[in-house]
Amino acid sequence: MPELPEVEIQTRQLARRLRGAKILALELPDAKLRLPLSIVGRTIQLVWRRGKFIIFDLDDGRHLLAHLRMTGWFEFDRPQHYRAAILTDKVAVYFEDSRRFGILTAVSARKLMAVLKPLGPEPLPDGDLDGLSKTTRAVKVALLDQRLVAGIGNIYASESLWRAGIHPRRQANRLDAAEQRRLRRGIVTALRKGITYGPRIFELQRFAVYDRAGDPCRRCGTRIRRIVQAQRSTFFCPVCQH
DNA sequence: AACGTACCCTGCCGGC
DNA sequence: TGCCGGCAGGGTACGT
Repeated sequence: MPELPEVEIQTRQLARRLRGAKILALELPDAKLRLPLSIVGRTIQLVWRRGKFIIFDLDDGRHLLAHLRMTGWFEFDRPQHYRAAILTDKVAVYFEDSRRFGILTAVSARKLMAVLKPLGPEPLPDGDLDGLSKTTRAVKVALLDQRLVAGIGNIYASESLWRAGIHPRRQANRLDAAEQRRLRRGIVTALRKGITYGPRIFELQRFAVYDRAGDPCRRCGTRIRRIVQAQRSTFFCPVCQH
């Protein structure tokens, strides 16, 4: 499920429980996911987020690097199925990931840098959108490009544009200053709301437009439309967004 | 640079 | 009830 808000929540949970924890053992039931045994005995010093990546700093200079992709999630109670388990002197962490697109791996500091380097700026607390002004692509598609701004995914791209009143097919580099300002605010508000609600936002149906095709716009009542851009669904209000 | 397609996997949902 | 196609919040590789 995860976009920036969900990854942020996971990171906070992991940081709270794993900071200072010493890895005692690993379980690796999925052969597709590999972690070296040499991380056993290492202590996790910090857990932090960059874009949609979660990084665990180890006390030997290496890092665990995780990306949840579509279905990845860390659990602290042992689930039915999991791809990996990290058992520590504080708590056990299970990496659940039904579609198995997710990533959990150990990397050197150098490799970590290489992975994070292409990422654009963080949209929170009030990240800049300068990258968007450099592309002619549709603004919705540009928002999904992690090199331009890091952490926004398919849901929050639609949500942010609705808040900003900007049509998803607008060319990214042709937004005027006022529109850029509204978009920045729209992104910040949408992401903050996601963090506040947590993953419950899906069950609580708190999205303004995402997955609401045919339902009334919460601002003007017009039916929300669904279109496809770059092979992915976009939702927007044809009246509120220009 | 910007598009399109295929692919990586599994689970769920609606229609028949 | 059971099967089947389509779809899903992520990203990469490739060709045009």
